[in-house]
Amino acid sequence: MADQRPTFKAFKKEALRNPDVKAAYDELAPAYAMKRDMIAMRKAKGFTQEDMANLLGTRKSSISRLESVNSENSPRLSTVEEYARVLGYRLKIEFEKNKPSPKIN
Amino acid sequence: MADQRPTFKAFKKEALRNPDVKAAYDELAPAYAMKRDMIAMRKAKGFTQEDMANLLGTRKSSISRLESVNSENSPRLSTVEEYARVLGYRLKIEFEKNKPSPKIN
DNA sequence: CAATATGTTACCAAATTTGTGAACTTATTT
DNA sequence: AAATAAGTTCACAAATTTGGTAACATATTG
Repeated sequence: MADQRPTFKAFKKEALRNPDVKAAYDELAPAYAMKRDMIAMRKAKGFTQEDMANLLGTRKSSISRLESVNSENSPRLSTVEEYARVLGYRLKIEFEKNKPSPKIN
Repeated sequence: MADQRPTFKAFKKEALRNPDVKAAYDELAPAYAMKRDMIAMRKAKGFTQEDMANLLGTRKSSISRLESVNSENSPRLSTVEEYARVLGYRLKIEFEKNKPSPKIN
């Protein structure tokens, strides 16, 4: 993938000019980022999904679903909190003001 | 409440020396802070719970429950996201490494 | 390549959250 | 003080998430 990095960035930038694409992206981006972080934290400890399942008293299939970006589930806050807790992290929830969308007219 | 502010701070500090109290506090503090922020954002716009209910297609009783610190519910991530969205905010979820508890021995 | 470990997906049951109306309490306005 | 607005709580139904098993897919190891 190394060779096409600039191409992909350009593609992404161009795609995001489409308001529908932008809306969908903004909606999903936070969840994507969160799951990316969760997986990174787990791997940093050398844990498998099954390790997490044991720590949390559940099954690896649940962990897979929780980490899956494709899953159409929106997990409970407490589910994410506990996942983080067994890895030695605590959840910090913040609210960021939206950037005002520049007027087109 | 003005007069007893220092007293309350001292009380809180003392209470948190109890490990059980501390554990309960750490577990609830993030949710408390989040709800406090949500209410503050809503009021900053001059919205009532019923206004929020209308914006979100639900009823004021649901909003009350969502904002309630007493509620034993852990809401879905998407519920908090949408609440924030109609107020012009987006959710930012971070994971903070726990401070290592100082060894007692 | 074979064997094993890890991760994914589908399905159903169980648990929990959310929608809703109603009765109630508390705060604000007239 | 009375009237209205705002917020709370309860109970139940509806919707969604989570637990669990199994079969499959993909990666890693021997």
